[in-house]
Order: sequence, then structure tokens, then C-alpha cells
Amino acid sequence: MGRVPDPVRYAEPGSVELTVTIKDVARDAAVSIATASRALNRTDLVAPQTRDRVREAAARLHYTPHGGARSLITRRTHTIGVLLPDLYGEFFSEVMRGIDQTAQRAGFQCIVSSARHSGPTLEAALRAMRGRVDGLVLMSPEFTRELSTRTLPAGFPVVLLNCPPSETPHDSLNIENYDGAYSMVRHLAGLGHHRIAILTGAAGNFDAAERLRGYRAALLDAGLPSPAELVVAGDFSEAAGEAGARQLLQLAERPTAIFAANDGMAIGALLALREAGLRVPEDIAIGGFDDIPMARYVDPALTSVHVDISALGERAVAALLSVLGHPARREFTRETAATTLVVRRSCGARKAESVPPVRPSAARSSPWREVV
Amino acid sequence: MGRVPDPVRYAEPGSVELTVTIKDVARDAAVSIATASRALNRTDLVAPQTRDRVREAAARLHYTPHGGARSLITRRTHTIGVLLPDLYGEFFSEVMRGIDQTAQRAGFQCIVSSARHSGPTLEAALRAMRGRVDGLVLMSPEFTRELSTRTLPAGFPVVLLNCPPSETPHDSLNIENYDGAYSMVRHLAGLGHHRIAILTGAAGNFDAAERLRGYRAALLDAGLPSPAELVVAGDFSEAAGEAGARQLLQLAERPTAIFAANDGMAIGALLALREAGLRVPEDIAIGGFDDIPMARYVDPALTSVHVDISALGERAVAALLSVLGHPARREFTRETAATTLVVRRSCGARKAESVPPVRPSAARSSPWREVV
DNA sequence: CAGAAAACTGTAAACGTTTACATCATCTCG
DNA sequence: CGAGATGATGTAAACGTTTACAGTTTTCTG
Repeated sequence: MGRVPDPVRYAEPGSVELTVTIKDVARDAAVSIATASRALNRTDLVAPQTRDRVREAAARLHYTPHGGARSLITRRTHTIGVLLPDLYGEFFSEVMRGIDQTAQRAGFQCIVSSARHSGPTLEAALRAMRGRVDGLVLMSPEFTRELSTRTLPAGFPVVLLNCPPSETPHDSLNIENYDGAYSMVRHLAGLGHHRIAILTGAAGNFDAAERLRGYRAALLDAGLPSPAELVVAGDFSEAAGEAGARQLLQLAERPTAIFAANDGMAIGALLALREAGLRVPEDIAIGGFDDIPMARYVDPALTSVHVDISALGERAVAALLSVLGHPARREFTRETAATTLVVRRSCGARKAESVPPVRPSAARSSPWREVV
Repeated sequence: MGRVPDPVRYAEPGSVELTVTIKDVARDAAVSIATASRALNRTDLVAPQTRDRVREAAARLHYTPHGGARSLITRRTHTIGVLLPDLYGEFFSEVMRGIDQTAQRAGFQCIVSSARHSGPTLEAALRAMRGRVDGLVLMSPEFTRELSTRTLPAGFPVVLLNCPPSETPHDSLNIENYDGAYSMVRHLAGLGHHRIAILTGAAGNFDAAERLRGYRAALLDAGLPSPAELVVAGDFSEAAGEAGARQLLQLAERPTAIFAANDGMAIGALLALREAGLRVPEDIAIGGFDDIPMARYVDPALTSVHVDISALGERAVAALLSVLGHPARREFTRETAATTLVVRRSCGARKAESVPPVRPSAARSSPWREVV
């Protein structure tokens, strides 16, 4: 086990030579490289017997076409770029899973890059991807239109995920943040809570802002006051949830319910409350947002606003692929992922049951609302 | 908001033209493309005044070099391929975070692809990456040597992450699975438990096998029996943990402690026990493995075998980059990531405290053990 | 059997870069 | 003043593919 391998460089028996090009295959099969190429791709243009000869040679030499070279001429990379604001936590991991899965199914690869995309970093990321990707899935709740037109090449296929809406000429995909938050807070109010606090997402974050807006609207509609002290700033991290909950507990009159703008913060809050010796939901109710897989498993199980997270990634890629298929098409779709309130123990509702969405009006069969 | 954008294709004012090549820049600056290239890269070979002219032109035209074309000639893609068995859960997401972060810091991109890598899929993934990546981080607990030599081009830079050890000529990086599991089970035994069950990882998975081995060894050393009924097969998923725990509860004589081979299963088990009305740790103790971030947050907080997960990704990339730097070097390093038992409430130890590792003998300053 | 069509294959250009080499001024120095 | 050095730039080849076009052979048709 601890043996030091032979430091001499050697090609293992039966192992694969590093740089065998189509030229080698052609030579080996005694044909021109054009024929070799054809034999390997458009199989119908070449005599069956040469085709087999070429293929056999390719297999024997372990030939693998050089993707970079190929895409240089075909102008297709079969790769999509994925720009995420972060990679931490279950939310992004789920989105990424949906993205990768869908891309792979369509024979595409993913180049992923995570960064809080302010102007220069975004531009750098884009530069690095030029010529390597056919299109982009860009998730950036801090994205602005100004940024968009300045850095995205016109006509470059991009799907905006969770970006603030703008008139930017791209497809976009958003979560029903406002409605989701609204229904959660309405639910809490319906349970008799009068002091409902919120742990918000980061300032400048679009999702965060929308959820806050939903919270405010629900309070207003329920006739509840909305004192500033009940709005505490967070950043979507567990730590922020922990800290935020602690802060709320120090209030002279503490809230009876907390709406955390995402599950991560809700879980952090749960910990803080537990450490403070408070029982959830008896002493204080908690609701989250996103319904990450872990929400089911924490104790008490977390009431949350369900979002089909991996489907978000799937849809984004699907939209992108559709653009790639019809590059001329210049109508932009705007999809919104519907949310559902899923009631578990943490909010203290008598029985856990799924509540109908805020506006059951539109009897939609799909959870996706298209606004063209 | 719901407005339908103008379907006519138009270049937005100030927006970026799609395909501006170095040729355009050269023409605009009235120089040859060679000079343009030099002006943009090796700035010293060109007169300052032309350099500025070229750069100004490039900026004005929003020129971005075509990565594919560039790497065709330079034979450098500044991209690494990442093959993961899966993307689900915090473990992979953390690894990925470490990978992406380190790669980005070194100016590298990541192409990620997740798949349970049996022979043909692995080969397909590799084919798709040929000519697009400079090297590979391959995480595949089901990897075999046979697969390696047959599909990996000889001399192609690869770092094996969590792969079964073999004489394959590549750097490799593993978790101290055996020791970690051993120390956990020893700890449980030390707390007085005599019937300690294990929820194992998937069959054929190297990490799973090693952890099972550690479990068995610890039981043996503690003089405890190891009845087959206490070994229940899982697959690292929460659902498996849930199901496994239920199965254990049906035993005539139920275990007093459960060691789950990863935190995901431990968390699933927690849920099952809770639903069965059992208290953790009073009625039954639980320990996990990996110490994913969430371990702190569940209730009771999870005793686990700590692994610096994102560091795993970091180290893998670091190793790969070092290979890329010295392609001729043909000694292969084998690193092992040390683990630490972190005691929290779920195991029922009186006070939560960090226990020394199994073999404190080697007073290592770094948690990384190098076996050359 | 001539001619046309079809089937197959080869030649060469193209994709967007980088870079070895050649060229041509301009300078330096004896 | 001329030779050599220096510095700036251009020409062209190369990277590994695909594919338009042209060429050659075979097959078909009347």
C-alpha cells in the first residue's frame, strides 16, 4: 500500500497514447483525413468497408476527437456555462443537480463558475467562457440590466435565473417569491400570531427583497402592525439565522413567529431557539422558504415554502437548449416557478396539511406560469 | 412587467457584437494580427504606442479571445474536468466548493460532470472532455484499476479522489475512513454500548467498505460481538438511513447505538427514531460520518467523524495543478485526509468535547498524511 | 456501349489563435 | 559611413478538426 511507484515514465501495457489525432487514424487506415472524419461522423458518406477499417483503426489507437478543435470549426461546443452566485448549501447544490442532469441528458457539458457577480468578476467569467460555451445560465440575484447590456454579447444565448426582472433581451426564470412569502405569512397570521418577525436575505438581493415585500403585504392585509424591530437583516446563511434569532429574543416583546427568508436561516434560528431553551413551535413558530430536502429532517420538521429547486435548474437548461435550437427566435420567455406552502410541525398548525396556493384562481396544471 | 419585448432582433445601443475576432482588432488598429496578438499578450514585444492603439481597439470592439482557438495552439485550456459520482447532498456540494474555489483562484475553470461511473459512462465522459481540459479530478469510490488503464490516456494528469487505492500511476487522495470509523465506534463502546449497529454505505463503494472495516475492528478490539443483524445495508442517502433505522427497531433486541456511515443516513435515522417515539441519545445513541455543516444544526446535534470536506476538493485541485506544472514528474503522491471525532449531543457523552484521534502517535502538524 | 448519374474519396480551405522566422528600419559604434 | 545590433512588425505555419468542392471510379440507363 505504501509502496512508492516506479518513478520512471512508462506507458502501461494496453494503456492509451496521449495525443492520437485523426491524422494518425487516417494514416493507419490508409485514407485521407477527410474520409476518416466522415467515417467517424457522417457514416453514410463512405463505403461500408472503409468505414469499418477507419473505425477499427480509431478504436485500436484509442482515438478521441479533440473537442476544442472540433468546436472551432463547427461552432458548437456542446457545453453550457453556469454562473452561480455561490456553491454553498443545499439550494445551489440542488439547482446544479437539475442543471447538470438536464444538460447531460441532452449531451451537453457544464462549465460552472461561482462568484458573487459584480461587474468586473462577471466580465472576467464571461471572458473566460468565450469560445468554450454555446450559452449561459446566469443566476445572479444582484444582476442589473446595466451590467447585462454592457457585458453580454448581443444575441448570445443566456437564460437568467433568479435575476431581477428587466427588459433585457433574454429568457428568464424566477421563483414566485412574493406569493410564496405572502402565503407563509398569511398562514402564520391565520394561526393567530400577531408579532411575526422576518429574517431577511442579503440587502440588494432580489429574491430577498421580493420575499420581504410578500411579508409586508401579508401583514398589511391581515391588519397586523409591522414594527421595524421585527425585520432583521440576514444573508441566507445558517449563521445569520442563528444570530438573527438571538437578536429577536432580546426584544422587550419577543415575536411569537419567525419567517426566515430561506430554510438555511430557519435552521440556524431553530438552533438558537433551542439553545435559548425555547420550544418550537410551542413557544415560538418558525417558517422557512425553499423547502430544501433537509427541511423534512430537522426537528421540528420545517414548515416551508416549497420550490421545486432542481426543476429550476432543469427548466433553465431546457430554455437555454431551446434557444440554442432556434438562434433566430427573438421572443423572450419569462417563466415563474410557482410555490406551495408545505406545513410541517415547526409552525404549530394543528395538522400538517398542504395549503392551497395564494391565488388558486388560475387552475394551472403546470406549476410554471408563462408570461411570454 | 408582463410586457412582451420587441420580437425584432436588434443590437442594443452600446451592446456587444457577437463575433469579433482578433482580425477585426488588427484591422481596426491597422496592424497585422500577429502584432495585435502580441500587443494583447506579451506586451513587451511591441511599441508602446501600437500596443495602446491595439488595446484601445480591442476594448472599443469588446474583443474577447476565443478560448477554444487559443487553447488549440497553446495546448492549455486552463480548465480542469471534475467527475463526481453524484451531485446530491452537502458532501458533494462542499467538495465542489473547495474544488471550484481553488481552481478559480489559480485562474482555472471547471467542467463538472456527475455520473455513477461505470466503464462506459466514464469513457463517454472522458471522451467529451478530451481537448477541453488540462487534467482531471476523478472521484469514484467504485473506480477500479482495470478501468483506469483502459480509459485514461497514459500520462494524462489525473487526481483520484476517494478512489480505491491501486497501483495506478496517478496522485490520489483519500479520507481516513478506517481510522475515523474505528474511533467513532470505540467512542460509542467506551460510553458503555454493547449493541452497536451500523448503517453501511452502498455495496461496492470503497469508502463504505473501509468504514465498515473500521467498525468491525473497533468492535473486535472492544471485545464486543458483531452479529450480522446489526449490519444493515444503506446507500448514503437520508432515505436509506430512515429505512435502516426502522429495520433495526424491529429487532427482538434492539441496538443501543447506531453508527451511520455518513451524516445523511444519520439524519435520516434521527427522523425514524423520532417518529418511533424514541429519544436520542437517551434511548439510543447515534453517530455519523463526514461532519457535514448540517450536523451541527440537527437536533440533537450530531456526533460525527469530522472531515474537512471542502479541503478535500482544495487539495485535489492543488495536487492536480502541481502535476500540470511539472508534467514530467512521475512520482505519485498519496495523501490521506485525517479525521477527528467531534462529539455532540447525539451520542450521549456527558460533555461535548473533541476527542484525540485514534493514533495520536504521529504528532502531525498538518491533518494531511503523505505516503509519497 | 456511350453518357450520365451515383458513389466514393481526396485536396484544400476554414475556424481563431500563437509564434518561429523573415523583413525592414533605425540605431550604435568603430 | 558601413556593419552589425536592436527593435518593431509582418508572413506564414501550426494546432485538430469539418466540409465545400473537385476528382475518380463505379453503376445505371437507354
